[in-house]
Amino acid sequence: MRKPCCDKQGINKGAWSKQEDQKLIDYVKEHGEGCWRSLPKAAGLHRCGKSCRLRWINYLRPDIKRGNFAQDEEDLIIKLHALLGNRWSLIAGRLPGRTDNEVKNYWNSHIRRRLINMGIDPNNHKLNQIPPRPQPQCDSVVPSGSTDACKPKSDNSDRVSDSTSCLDDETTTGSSNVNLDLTMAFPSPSPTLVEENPQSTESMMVTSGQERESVPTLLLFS
DNA sequence: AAGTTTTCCAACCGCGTACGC
DNA sequence: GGCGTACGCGGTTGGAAAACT
Repeated sequence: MRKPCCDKQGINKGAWSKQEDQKLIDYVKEHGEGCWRSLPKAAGLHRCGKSCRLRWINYLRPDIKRGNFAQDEEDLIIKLHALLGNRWSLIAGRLPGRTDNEVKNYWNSHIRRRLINMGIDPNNHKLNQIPPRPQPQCDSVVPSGSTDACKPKSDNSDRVSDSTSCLDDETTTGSSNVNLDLTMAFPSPSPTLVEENPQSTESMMVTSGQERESVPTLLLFS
């Protein structure tokens, strides 16, 4: 049996207070990220290191982008999910300012349901043979953040070919700064393989110039 | 207005893996 | 190579807020 990451005695759980947040921010600003195990004691926090790490990564980090997902971010999530599956950290790595937790939550609460309503299996991104119960008022793509607004749409007959129908739509807007180019390249000589092994490709470069920690080698041709 | 249900998201839990000894 | 520890990840849960009846 694995030892718990921290003893449960005297350890706070649940929502973080403003004071706790500030302590964590101050500590990380001064000492940088890392050493999560020893951080709580050093920072004067009654939390386990794991909890501190999560709070920092998912909420307190200064570069976190909060708020609704843009349409092209959502498109990108769908495409990446089709490629990578539930590897949220990898997907989030392609969405600047988004965390894996946020992407995962957004997938589960918005995108997944919408795909199902569109008759697309969210697991394999293929059209189901027999679409689920028709919900004609809600299956259209609505802007992010308004998922629950089932506004009637005048003509939504071609639900599969709209912008979120993932794999079919390779030509995306590019109107924002989200990089939708999924082509990844090696820093040197022309790669030709397509593989998916994050462990072995730790230092791969991404064509966008973004430096992301661990990205599987993906070569996609649109 | 009050009670109930649903939605959403922050946080927790447990497992796999990297790393140091 | 084996073992223990710490970190990172994905799945799941709990509760607040919003929507509905």
